Amino acid sequence: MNYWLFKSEPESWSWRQQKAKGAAGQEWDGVRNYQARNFMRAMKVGDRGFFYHSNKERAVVGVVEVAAAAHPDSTDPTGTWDCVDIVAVAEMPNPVTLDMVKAEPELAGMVLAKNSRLSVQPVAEAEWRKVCRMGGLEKA
DNA sequence: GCCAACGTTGGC
DNA sequence: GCCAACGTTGGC
Repeated sequence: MNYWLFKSEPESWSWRQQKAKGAAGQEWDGVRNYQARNFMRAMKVGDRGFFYHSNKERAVVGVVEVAAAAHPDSTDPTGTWDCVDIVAVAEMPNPVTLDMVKAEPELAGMVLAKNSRLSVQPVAEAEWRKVCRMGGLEKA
């Protein structure tokens, strides 16, 4: 199983909205970046991901699961872009902020800390476990 | 609100 | 194929 991070501006799509979707899942559409697209193409059903709020909040707020592998983005008429479907599976008891990530030496290698502009990113297993622990999730 | 970082576009 | 110009993202 692989781990990922999905970044969203809460103003356009928030964790609250994702949770409200429940098991119905949500197309992670609107991504227009080749690197991000390629990561989504590499995802498998059952992979886990962090749900990160960018801009004002800047924190990992929840955990999601990939519910459908990459398929054409229904909002893209050109057929260039793909997306996966995700469902909310757990909420961080304590959101892990970007500041916390940057202050933690074990997380110095996280893409989140190094490349702030990439909206879909891979997360190493050790990083995954560390962030879960910091957020108050024993396992996710 | 500003600006740095990054990706994309288009002229040559 | 290079690179300057431009647009966008997101942290500060």
